[in-house]
Amino acid sequence: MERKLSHTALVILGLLSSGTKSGYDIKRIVDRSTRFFWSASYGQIYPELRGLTERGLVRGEPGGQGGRARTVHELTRAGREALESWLHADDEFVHEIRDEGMLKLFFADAADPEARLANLAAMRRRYDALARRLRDEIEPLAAESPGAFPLLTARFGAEYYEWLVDWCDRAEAELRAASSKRTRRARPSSPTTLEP
Amino acid sequence: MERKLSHTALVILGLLSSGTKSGYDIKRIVDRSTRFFWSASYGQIYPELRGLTERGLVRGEPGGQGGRARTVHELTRAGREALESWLHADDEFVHEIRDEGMLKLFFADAADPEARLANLAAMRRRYDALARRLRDEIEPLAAESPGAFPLLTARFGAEYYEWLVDWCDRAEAELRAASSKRTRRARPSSPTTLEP
DNA sequence: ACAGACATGTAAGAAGTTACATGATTCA
DNA sequence: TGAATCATGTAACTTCTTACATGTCTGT
Repeated sequence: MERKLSHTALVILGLLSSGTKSGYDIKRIVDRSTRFFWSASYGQIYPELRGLTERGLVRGEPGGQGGRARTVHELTRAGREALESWLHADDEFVHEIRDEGMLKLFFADAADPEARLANLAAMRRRYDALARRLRDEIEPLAAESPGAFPLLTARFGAEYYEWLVDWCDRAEAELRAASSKRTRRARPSSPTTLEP
Repeated sequence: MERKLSHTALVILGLLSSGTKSGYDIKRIVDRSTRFFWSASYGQIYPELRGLTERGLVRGEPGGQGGRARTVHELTRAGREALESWLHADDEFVHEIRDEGMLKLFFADAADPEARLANLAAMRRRYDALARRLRDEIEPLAAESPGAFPLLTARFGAEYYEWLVDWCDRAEAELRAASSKRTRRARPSSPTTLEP
């Protein structure tokens, strides 16, 4: 192990640990699974696959059915060892979130009230779409895959986005309550006259 | 508005919207607030501040107390407009997560049971530390800042990480239950003899 | 005198996205 | 025949991190 492996490399090793795959396969699987906590593009996958091959962690052979050009990759012994070494290390690990909606919400004091609600609604839509996708498409897919952990993480994803949708609902209620309070104060024509 | 602004640029504009700040100030504030859904390093902040100045969205002047070198930046009219235009647009927004712990969990079928639990424990520790930090340090800080939204997002962060901690606990219980079931089956010396 | 916070910045490179180019095969 | 999917790849670019260099001021 000369140099530290990139996370993309680790994703590749991880996916290859359950059978040989092409770069195309890897991209397809990533988009239906790890994407929710680690994504990868072709621009990373293919060069990384080459790098891993040069380092002897992966072996590729022309293969697949039909005359269609295809290179299937499999882990070498060293590759499996590298994967396991990562899996068993307990270094500080990367955890980061980038959420432009949340960022807008943070600065929402500089925005109009309607824009705040619109942003929150857009966030809710996004999270809800992800929750549905995970529940309806990714979970059944993970349930069929070998091993228990893809399913565990897919279920995590679904619950997670459902929680976020719920948070958006609560935040929206709070925003509406705050703004109606302000409106009531601004318009003395409301039944404030009932007060003693 | 010639070219699209980077998110770092938007963070800077957002922070400057509530008063003039130096690059150092911006970094310090980011690390105590937006960091949890959008981070930035000096290597981005200073060059971006220069770029924004060149584009006329920000104005910097040598300032501050004492002889200490310091450049305070403020929004120009165009800068405020750019910020508001972003805040009011409803383009598709960036939402991504990178969580190495979750990634390890996804591939945990290739790891030892102890490593799985260790990883889950490390995740829990991390989320718990973030939850505490947000509750005890960031929330009080946000409560003092002008405007309601920094506080709203800080409370979100705290609840969010508390939810994650809870998820880790549930996942751990599940893992332990599954492994003890397997252990019981693997060792017929258990009081299986009681069965009819 | 020295540690630690304040303050600004850059250089190198890693990581990642986007858009494009290319071509085979399958199926309607 | 033409659209969709399979399949591989690269070039150019942006973004971001890391590590370093430099110096001031404050408090002990």
